[in-house]
Amino acid sequence: MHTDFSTTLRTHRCGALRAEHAGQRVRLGGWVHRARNLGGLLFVDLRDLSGLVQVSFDPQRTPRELCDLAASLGNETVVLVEGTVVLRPDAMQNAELGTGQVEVHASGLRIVSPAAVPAIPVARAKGENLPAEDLRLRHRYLDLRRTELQANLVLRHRLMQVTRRHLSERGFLEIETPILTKPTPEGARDYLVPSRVHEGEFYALPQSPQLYKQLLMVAGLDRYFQIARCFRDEDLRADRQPEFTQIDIEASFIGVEDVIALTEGLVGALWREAGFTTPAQFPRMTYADAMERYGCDRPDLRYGLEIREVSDVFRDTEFGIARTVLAQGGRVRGIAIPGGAALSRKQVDEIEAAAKSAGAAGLVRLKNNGGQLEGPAAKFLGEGTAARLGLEDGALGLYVAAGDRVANPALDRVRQDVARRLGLVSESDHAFLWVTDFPLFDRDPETGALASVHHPFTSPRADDIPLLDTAPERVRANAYDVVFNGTELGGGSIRIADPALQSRMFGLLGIDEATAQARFGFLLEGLRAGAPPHGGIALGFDRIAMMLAGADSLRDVIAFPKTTAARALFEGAPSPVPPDDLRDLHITVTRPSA
RNA sequence: GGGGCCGUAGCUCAGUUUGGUUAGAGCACUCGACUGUCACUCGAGAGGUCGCGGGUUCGAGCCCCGUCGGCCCCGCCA
Repeated sequence: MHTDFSTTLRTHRCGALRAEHAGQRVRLGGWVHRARNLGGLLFVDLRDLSGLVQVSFDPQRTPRELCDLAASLGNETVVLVEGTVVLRPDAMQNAELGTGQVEVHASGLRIVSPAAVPAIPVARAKGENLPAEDLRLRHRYLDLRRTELQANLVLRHRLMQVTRRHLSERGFLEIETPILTKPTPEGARDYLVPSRVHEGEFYALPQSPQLYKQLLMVAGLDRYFQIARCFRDEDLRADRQPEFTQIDIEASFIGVEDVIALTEGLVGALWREAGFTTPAQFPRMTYADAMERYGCDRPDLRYGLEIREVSDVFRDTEFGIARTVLAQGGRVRGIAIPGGAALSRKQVDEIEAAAKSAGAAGLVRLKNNGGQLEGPAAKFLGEGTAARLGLEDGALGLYVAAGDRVANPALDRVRQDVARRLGLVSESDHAFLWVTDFPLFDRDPETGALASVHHPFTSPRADDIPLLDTAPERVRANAYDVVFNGTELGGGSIRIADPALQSRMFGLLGIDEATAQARFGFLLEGLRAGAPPHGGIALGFDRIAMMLAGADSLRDVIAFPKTTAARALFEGAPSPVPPDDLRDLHITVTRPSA
């Protein structure tokens, strides 16, 4: 680690000074974080990226003009200070400060740049809330002076360098792919860029470098990676930005196990860089298992609360809801919550509201109170039912009677909600998981049309290829997601290397040959030119940085993020452009008339 | 596209429930005092289009309608 930050203007960074520097003459540059004027004696906390150091001005040893100048300093003024590092007497040391054993006795002071009174405070009082986020974004240069955000960006940098080193050492080539690309008609909306040279035609910003990285494999580059900026014109969330960064990886002559092992190594290196350890191998679970046991393809395994099917318990009972659903081919599934009987009626109502918002008609509640089963459905159920439901004394069972398409998301919500309320989620736990064997297709419940679960270049599992024509929704893909604490870190697949299979896939997806040629012709041509078996993965870099920084929002690990309305408040983008510019681009803006 | 929360001094927030005197506090800012503080302390001062527009009312920060902005969620994100 580089530690010599001396330049022609300074000898040290402020936060680097320690007892060992006592007696040295130093020159420092930084921002006035805060000043304490005791009348005569005056302290200035000088701040740079490395931290704070206390500079003292004492009339008994500091020239009068210097003291006067120091007394005039406003917060956030940029100064150059010259002085001597002095060990503080024991009683005057500050254990909360890295530099707290020393201070700098100033012998020189130069104001480089006086600062306007900051629009939002940089030095905050203890317990003072952060300024509103729109102000933080509008005055981003001030917000970024906060040590928390600086630490986040430092960590982000280190994670990037670890990624580069780890992959480079394994023979991966960092190759840039175009930012001006071809619009993709499927999936997320593209950001479009008008062509000036070609009237009426548009580039698109990439949603991912997917096709390019496959073509690099066709070209024989063997192993590729990129810390790739991607763009999607969709609505935002706390964990979703319109432009974001992925660690994009593709390799040739590779199978599922190779990608998994490679990713475990990279994720391990990233987590170690942030001071955490990871298991050498992550547990695995098939998609089907994840949906059955957790109702979700990225289950949070920090806690149990597994979903169990209890249809048998309700079969042949007079309980109306269950009867109806079972007769229609649905199931009764739910979660047994040890100690859940302690949840109040109101709390369970709120959990039910969450289940309803996810689409369930309601929750069936059963409580084991001292061996006695209680709840609206209890009277329909016989002796020993509590044991069959796995409800111990004090346990609460919450069940959804419905088809899986409804029950899965509802039970996922219930499970997460209950875990949060019962404090079962430990922030310090790190639960990794591979979810494998995703289905290749998803059938639209209304139109019956097939759509890709991952993307149309994902290969089917070899043993499922015979099902392609007979039962395509049962075909499993060579696709995998890596999950951390219930969040998807990334996903990938082994791609289709056979142009005939790729054409067949387009056919199943309802993309005719002409359309396929127009949209993906350059990929099909590439595959026909001799494609190695290849596959890869893309990891959400911002999300990883956010989790490793312990941040709540992606915006706290991105230097200049967008708001949830996809605006950049600092620079004011997007913005209207002069009519002449639009004319050059052959664009007319029409607004809906009032 | 839909739902929820928020918007009062440069910043963080009270005040809105029940409309009623001159809209308050802390920090920051300005001035003054103070020689070992580290969220220094003490005194004084200045600082307001209560997001914006319209309405109801004798009277609106407070009630109603609209609108703008921010955040969170659903849809969306192959």
